Amino acid sequence: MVMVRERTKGTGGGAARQRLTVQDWADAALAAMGEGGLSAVAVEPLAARLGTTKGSFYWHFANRDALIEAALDRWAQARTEAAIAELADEPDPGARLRRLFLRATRRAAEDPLEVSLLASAGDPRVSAVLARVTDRRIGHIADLFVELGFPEDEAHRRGLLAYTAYLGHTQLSHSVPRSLPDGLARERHLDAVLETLLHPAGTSGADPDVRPSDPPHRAADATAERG
Amino acid sequence: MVMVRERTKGTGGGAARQRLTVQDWADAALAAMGEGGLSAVAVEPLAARLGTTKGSFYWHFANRDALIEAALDRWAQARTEAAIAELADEPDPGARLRRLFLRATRRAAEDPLEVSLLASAGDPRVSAVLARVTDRRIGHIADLFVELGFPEDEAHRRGLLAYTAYLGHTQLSHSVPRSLPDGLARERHLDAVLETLLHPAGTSGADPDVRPSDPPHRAADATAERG
DNA sequence: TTTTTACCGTACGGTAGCGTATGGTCATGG
DNA sequence: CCATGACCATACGCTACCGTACGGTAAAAA
Repeated sequence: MVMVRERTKGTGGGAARQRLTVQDWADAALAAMGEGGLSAVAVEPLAARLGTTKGSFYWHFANRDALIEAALDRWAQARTEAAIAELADEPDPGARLRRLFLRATRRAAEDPLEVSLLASAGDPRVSAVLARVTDRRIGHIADLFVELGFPEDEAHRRGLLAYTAYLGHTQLSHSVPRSLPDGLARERHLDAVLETLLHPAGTSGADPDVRPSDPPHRAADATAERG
Repeated sequence: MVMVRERTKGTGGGAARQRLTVQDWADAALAAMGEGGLSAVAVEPLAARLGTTKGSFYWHFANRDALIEAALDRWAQARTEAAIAELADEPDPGARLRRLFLRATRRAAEDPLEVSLLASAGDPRVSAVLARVTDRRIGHIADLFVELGFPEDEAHRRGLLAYTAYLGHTQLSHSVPRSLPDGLARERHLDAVLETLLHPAGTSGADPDVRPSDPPHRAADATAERG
C-alpha cells in the first residue's frame, strides 16, 4: 500500500511543506479500508495519518462519500489493469488458469482489501464496483474454460464454481487461516482442486448431452510460478 | 429473526410493561448485525427498536462487548444445533450432501447474518466463533466424503473445496446476486457442481495413488428437498 | 512586486453513541 | 402495609467524527 509520499521537492534541500493530491487521499482511504473496513475511512484519522488536517481534505473532496467513491474507482481500475497485464504472456490456457489461481490466492492471503470490500458489500457503492469486477472475472475464467474445450454453458458453470471457490478461499484465509493448507501444501491442494475442476463432465450428468468436445488437458505441469 | 416479544402477561388484560431478557437483547443484536454489520450493534438504537431504553440494557449487560459476545454465542449454538438436527434422518450420504447444500445456499441467500459475520471477521470475537463453526462444518462435510468412499485426505480436500465454494456462493448471493443462477437453474447448477465434486480423482493427479476405493455414487436422485 | 490561486490550519457547531448516576415503578414476601 | 429487590427511565458527561467558516501561506502569474 502506498504510504505517506515524499514531500514535494522544495526550494532546496529544506523540508518543504507536504502537498497532497486526490490520489494520495484515495490510496490512504484504501489502506485504511483494508485494515478497518469501510467505517475506518474517516476523514480526521486519515488526515492525522497523512500528517495533515481536514482543511486539506475538504479542499480535494466535497465530502467523505466522494472520497469513498474515488477510492473504489481506483481499486476497480487497478484490479482490472492488473488482471489484464499479469496474464497476457501465457499462451496455454491451463497454465493461465493455474497462474491466475496461484496469484489470486496468494495475493488474497496477503492483502486484506478484497475481503474488506466484500465485507462492506452492503453499501451500494461497494456492491456496484464489486458487481463490475465480479462479472469481469467470472467472464474471464469462463473464457479460459472455453479455451480448454468446454462448451459455453458448462464453461460458465465451472467458471462460476471456480470463482466461488476462490472467494470462499479468500474468505477463509482471513477469518480462519489455519483451516487452509499452507506453503507447499497450499500449492498441492490447489493443483488437486484444479484437477477436479478440469475433469470432464460425467456421462450421467444433469445435462447428459454436455461433454467437452476436446478432452481437456490437465493444468500445465507445475513449472514456473512457484510460491 | 425473533422480534419484539409479547408483553409479559400483566395483572389482568391490561397492557402491562414490557420486561426484557438477556436473550431478547441478544436476538435483537443478531438481527441488527444482519442488517448493518457489527457496527450496527449499538445500544441506543437497539433500545429504541425494542421499545425501551439504555437503562434496561445496562441492567442486563456490563457493556456493549458483553452483548456482542452473548449474541455470537447464541448464533454459534443455534447453528450447530440446526446443523445436527436437520440431517439426522437421512441415511444416504450423497442425499445428505445434496440436502445440506440446498438448505445452506437457500438459507444463505435469505439470511444476511452469516455474510455479515464473515464481514466482521476482523474482530477477534467474531473470528473465534467463526473458527469454531467453520471447523465443525468442514469436518462434517469431509466426513460425508469419507462415507462416500473417498480416502481421508482426499475427502478433506474435497470437503474444503466444497465449503469454500459454499462460502463464495454465499458471498456472491449478497454482493452480486444476479451472477448466480436462480430458482430451478440454481438447483441444476448445484447438481452439476456436486457432480464435479463427486467425480473420482483422475489418474494423473498430483497424488496419483489417491483414488476412491469405492466408485462414489452420484448425488442422490433429485427427489425430495425441492426449492 | 503585487496579485492571484492553490492549498492548508484552526476553530467552531452539530450528531451519534458509550457509559454512569440516580431516581422511579412494580411485584413479591414479610 | 411496608420493605426489598428486580427492572426501567432520564439526565448527564465524554469522545469521535462530520462538515463549515475563515484566515494563513507559498508559489506562480501578471
